[in-house]
Amino acid sequence: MHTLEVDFFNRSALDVAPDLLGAVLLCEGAAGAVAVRLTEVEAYLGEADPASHAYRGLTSRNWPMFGPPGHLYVYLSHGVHRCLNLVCGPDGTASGVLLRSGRVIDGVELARSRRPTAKADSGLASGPGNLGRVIGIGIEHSGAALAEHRAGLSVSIILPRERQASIMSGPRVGVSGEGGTSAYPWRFWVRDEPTVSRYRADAGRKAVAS
DNA sequence: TTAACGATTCGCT
DNA sequence: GCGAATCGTTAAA
Repeated sequence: MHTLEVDFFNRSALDVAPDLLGAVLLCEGAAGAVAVRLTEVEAYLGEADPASHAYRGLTSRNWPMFGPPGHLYVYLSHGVHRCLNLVCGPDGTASGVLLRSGRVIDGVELARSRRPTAKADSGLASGPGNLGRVIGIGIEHSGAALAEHRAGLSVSIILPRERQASIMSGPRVGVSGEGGTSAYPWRFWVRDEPTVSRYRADAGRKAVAS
């Protein structure tokens, strides 16, 4: 990992999240490489954020979030879906950005083989569980650094030159309780991108240009 | 040791 | 649009 990337992630997740849109996630493994251009992300602010996994402090699952920026935090949702976060902020704080969706721009064939039920290519990496699946990530990669080779896979990122046009923001998805569903507009996505997840439709969701 | 709950997905209506 | 599947993680007993 380069110092440029460490600096990029050593900020508030709220600043990092929109800047990540347009970045390319490059995942290289024995089976081949898959590249995904990010189109949808969510910020989680750690111990101060009721919706964050880090809200109740350090556990055996969320420990990477408390570590240095630019590392991976992978968790299992509903026991099966592997979701990838990029840790933000200085070592000791627990914020991060959940990578929710992206467009597969390289390695489409490999991605399709990992998602045989996907219909359109735009849906290959739509939704955090699906994104984790097409890049072949697993729980064993939680805690690894960007560009670190681990368990036959390395995940690196190519940062965008400039901020994407047409960034939208709105409530986070699937989070409940106080600070949950509609409390904060900490979900960011690229407008008019078909790869952005729909999750129970966008009904009633307020979108704001960002 | 046990019970409850998801930072979700997919299929069916 | 709705509801079930599904199992690791967490917190409580």
